[in-house]
Amino acid sequence: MARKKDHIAAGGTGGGSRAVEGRDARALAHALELLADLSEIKGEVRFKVIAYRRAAEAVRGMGDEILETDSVARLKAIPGIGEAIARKILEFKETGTIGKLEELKEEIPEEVVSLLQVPGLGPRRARLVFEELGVRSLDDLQRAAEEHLLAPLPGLGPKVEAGILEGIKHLRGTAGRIFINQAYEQASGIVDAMLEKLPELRISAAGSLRRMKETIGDIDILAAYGEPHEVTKAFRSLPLVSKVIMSGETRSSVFTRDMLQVDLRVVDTSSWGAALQYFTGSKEHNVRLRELARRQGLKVNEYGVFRVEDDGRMAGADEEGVYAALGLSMPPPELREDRGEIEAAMRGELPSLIGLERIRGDFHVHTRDSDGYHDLEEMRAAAEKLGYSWLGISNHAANLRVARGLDADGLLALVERIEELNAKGDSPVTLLAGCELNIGNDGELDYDDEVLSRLHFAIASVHGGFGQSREAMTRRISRAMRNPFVNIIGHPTGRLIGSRPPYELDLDELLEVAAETGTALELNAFPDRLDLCDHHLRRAKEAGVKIAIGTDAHRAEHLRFMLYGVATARRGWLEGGDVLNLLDAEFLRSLFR
DNA sequence: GCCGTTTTCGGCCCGACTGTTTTCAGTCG
Repeated sequence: MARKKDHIAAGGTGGGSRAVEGRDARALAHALELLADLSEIKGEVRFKVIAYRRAAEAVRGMGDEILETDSVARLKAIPGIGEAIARKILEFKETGTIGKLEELKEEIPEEVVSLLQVPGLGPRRARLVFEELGVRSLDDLQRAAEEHLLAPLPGLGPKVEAGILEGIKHLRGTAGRIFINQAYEQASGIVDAMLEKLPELRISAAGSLRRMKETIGDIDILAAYGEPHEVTKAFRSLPLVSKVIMSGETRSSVFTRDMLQVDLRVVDTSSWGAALQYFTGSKEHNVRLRELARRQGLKVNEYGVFRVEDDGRMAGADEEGVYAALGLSMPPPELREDRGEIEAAMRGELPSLIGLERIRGDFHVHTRDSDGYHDLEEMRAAAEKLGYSWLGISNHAANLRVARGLDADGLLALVERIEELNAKGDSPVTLLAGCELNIGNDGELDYDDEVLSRLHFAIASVHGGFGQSREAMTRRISRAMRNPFVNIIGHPTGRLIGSRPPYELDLDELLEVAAETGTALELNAFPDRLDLCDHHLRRAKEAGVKIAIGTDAHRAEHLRFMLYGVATARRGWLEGGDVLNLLDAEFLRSLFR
């Protein structure tokens, strides 16, 4: 599950380390988060801290819409936001900051929050080292530890000091969070290696990986076996383990050689379901669930569901039973973020999410004809192996020279080849002749209408001019959407997870224009994009906008990224009717016409 | 600071592990 504070802003609707200025929802969420951190370090009652964090998450989920909300009463209607925070939000809207936050910053420098990243150092110790030693930054902390100034402090000692020093070094040696596909592959490798040693082992990935978050901080693995210490022993001796962080009866944590943390828990088979539920998280989801249990006179922990009065066990062997004991249907792991899934489960209204098995094709595929590696036939053969019935070929267009974009003649020749291949009828996969057009600085496209009319469909994406103002960018993409030949907007926010923030954009207006023009928005499934992200997808669904999943494959192997696209779609609560990839080629062609 | 199938006040999730401690605090997930 969630671990220490992340030091890169890779998750959520963010995506980079853009300085938080301005008065958008991201800045507000950041301010509330900072308020939570500083309050925690100050030693405020923990419920306040929790309240600020919940409010930050609620703001993230709503997006900029929240800043259009003008009254305390309407803000209070949002779960997690009450009187006091509503006023703070209005204050932020007015002044660009929150008075209470500014006061706290006077007391405890904002920098001190960075100390919370260090494993083994939480809010209490952060405050202690700041107040006693004046430590404000990681550098300060490292110096203090090296000079053995930490050990004499009350409650600390030589081991804590050494642990903190090691924590700092680890922090500097790791890239932080990794992409979902890297974590997925690593975890599969570990599971396979464990099964090789202990074939009877019951084992599953849990945590944020099972919830398929876009980035993963550490890998959580759950196992059940008759002899727990044998499992732990086998785990610690895996070749990829470089260091054992800790190892107890039921829990072990290690670092892999590439400095990724892997946590293993071993439970009894009778507690498998409860442990899997608990260990999958998220933390926020679990807290909500336990609150709910509490109100029913029940208690949930990793061993099962129990009656408080007599400790009688109601469930625990399987995960569905845990939820059933609380009167809930089971939310799929991807929904467990406390974003309304528990309330939906109470009402029996959980969405019927799409699954990989229902995907019939991929909209966004490059071939050797522009900057891809494999040719048309090779990509089609790979699609055939995945059981697809169609494949959208979307090579780069004329104006993207660096990606060997096709000129008009090249594009038309490719359309002809595609039609010839289709006419042969020797593959179950129909190729759809598309293109990934560039949206120019004023919304203009690469080809004239006559060329565009020859395509089966077209994606249009922003590939440059990222620095435009919010208004200009919104106008530019809206104009592209109003072109009748444009069916899909590619990677709509342009973010690259961990390296490039999304460009400035009024997503709500974009969704409006998309709904009005019937333009779909892409869910680009390439693991460093996942764009739109889960929050945005949910808003798109609410706006009635259709989603087209494309892997942006540049090699045949990349078609498998559809897995992460579908996972992100599920995290965005998307159902069958929301996603164009479930339709057949014939229907799509008539839709796009 | 939030919130209501027990409540408009008085609750607010739960357990494992470690280190510094003579019984517990801090951290983590």
